[in-house]
Amino acid sequence: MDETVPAHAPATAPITRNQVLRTALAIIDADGVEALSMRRLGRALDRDPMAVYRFAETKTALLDGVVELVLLDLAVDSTDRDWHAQLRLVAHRFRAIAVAHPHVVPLLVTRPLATPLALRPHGTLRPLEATLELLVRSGFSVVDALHIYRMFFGFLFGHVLNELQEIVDNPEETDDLLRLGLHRLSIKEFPRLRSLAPALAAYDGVSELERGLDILLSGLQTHLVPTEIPAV
Amino acid sequence: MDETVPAHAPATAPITRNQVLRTALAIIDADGVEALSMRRLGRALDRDPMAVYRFAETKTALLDGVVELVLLDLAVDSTDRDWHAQLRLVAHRFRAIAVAHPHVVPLLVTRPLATPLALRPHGTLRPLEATLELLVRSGFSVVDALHIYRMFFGFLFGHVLNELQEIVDNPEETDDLLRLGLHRLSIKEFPRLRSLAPALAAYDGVSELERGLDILLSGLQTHLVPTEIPAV
DNA sequence: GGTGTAGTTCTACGGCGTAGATCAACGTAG
DNA sequence: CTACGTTGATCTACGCCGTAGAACTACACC
Repeated sequence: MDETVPAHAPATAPITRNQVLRTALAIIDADGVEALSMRRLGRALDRDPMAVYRFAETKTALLDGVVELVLLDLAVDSTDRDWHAQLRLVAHRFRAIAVAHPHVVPLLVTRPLATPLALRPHGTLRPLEATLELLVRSGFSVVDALHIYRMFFGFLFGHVLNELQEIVDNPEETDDLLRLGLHRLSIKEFPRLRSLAPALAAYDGVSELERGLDILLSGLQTHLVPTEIPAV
Repeated sequence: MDETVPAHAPATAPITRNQVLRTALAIIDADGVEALSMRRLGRALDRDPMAVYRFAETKTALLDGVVELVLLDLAVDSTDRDWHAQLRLVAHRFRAIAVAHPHVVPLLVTRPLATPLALRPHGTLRPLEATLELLVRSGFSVVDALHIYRMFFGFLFGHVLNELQEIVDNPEETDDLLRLGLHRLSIKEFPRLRSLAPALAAYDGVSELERGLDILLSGLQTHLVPTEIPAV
């Protein structure tokens, strides 16, 4: 048996799709989506850039794969009897993903725009299916379930987009107005906005999310009620 | 006087920033964001690609400019005494913008992620300031106004992202399941989703938006009330 | 006419996604 | 044991990209 490795295979150990996606994710986490290139990914994997094409037919497919990867953490338990509680859980999981991978959020919200629903990676459709199932089991019609799903995920997308915009400009400065760079805005044009410096600086994602969920879920309660008694 | 134009200035007429942005928008509308390149924009303007840099310091600044341009259509009347009605109006305007320029939506929702609030183009901050003003005039505290603003625009972002995902795969086919390509999905894995073919095919953005507004605004009503009597 | 200046255009660099050619390794057949 | 076909990895090359910096033009003013 020959222990020498083929000279042309730099790192030798065979590679899996998951490693490729994880490495891509790491690059995105570190430097943003636009920093991810096939060449850089190849370098990070110690492989020829072209080798990546074995695992992703194209660059956009690679991006879809990354989205699929992070969505693996978004479990939805469709057997939960308390759909309010389950949706709250899902919301917090989704937020956690967004906070853990802020640079992936643009992909998360925009990749679906480029691909018709039915052609999307299965991993991204699974939360949808599971949520529908959850709601149907809770007594909603499938169509109502779809409406709730839409409102819910629409709200979630909106929330994480909002939250990730709250960026601290200059963490060394103690004055909120200065720290956020708001002093650049003319007082004539943006008086309200400037007066909000302390509130902007004190942004708390979790409680903001909770507040939104309260409003959304109570609103749903009054506008949509389960049509059947859920099976026990 | 010499009527001949300088040989090196292909189209001669001086150009404005607005024309540049409009042309960029046209390219994006036609072929998507990734189709917009400085070279192509230069070609469309009959100018050297480098000429564009007079109006936008960099490509991303150009994109921000395009966002600013489309947001010009998002008027917010902060003197409206009925804030519910005004927000409904704004929501419909925003949706109209998104539907008119679907390819701009990714920019609309993701550009703010890349720029701290205070450094954003003024045109994109104006709706924010005006909405705050509207709510404050309606008797809310500035901080509550901020919360409402966030919920409202979060909801709006989520809604348009949802709506634009509803793409008809194959408009010639009459069967919903086939038209949406849903038949590719295994019945075992995605039974609920498949059963929704007719509902998906019948998506109606306006009524979906209305429904969401009903829920959101009534939810706000019960969770946040104006602290002062609005001045009449 | 000469000179400064502001605006425009040219050239070039390093990087990109990926098609197609090339090449190495190995299972199988003779 | 050799020859070959096949499969996957690697190389090369093409046409694009954003934009820095050099080169050039045209005009205002002296």
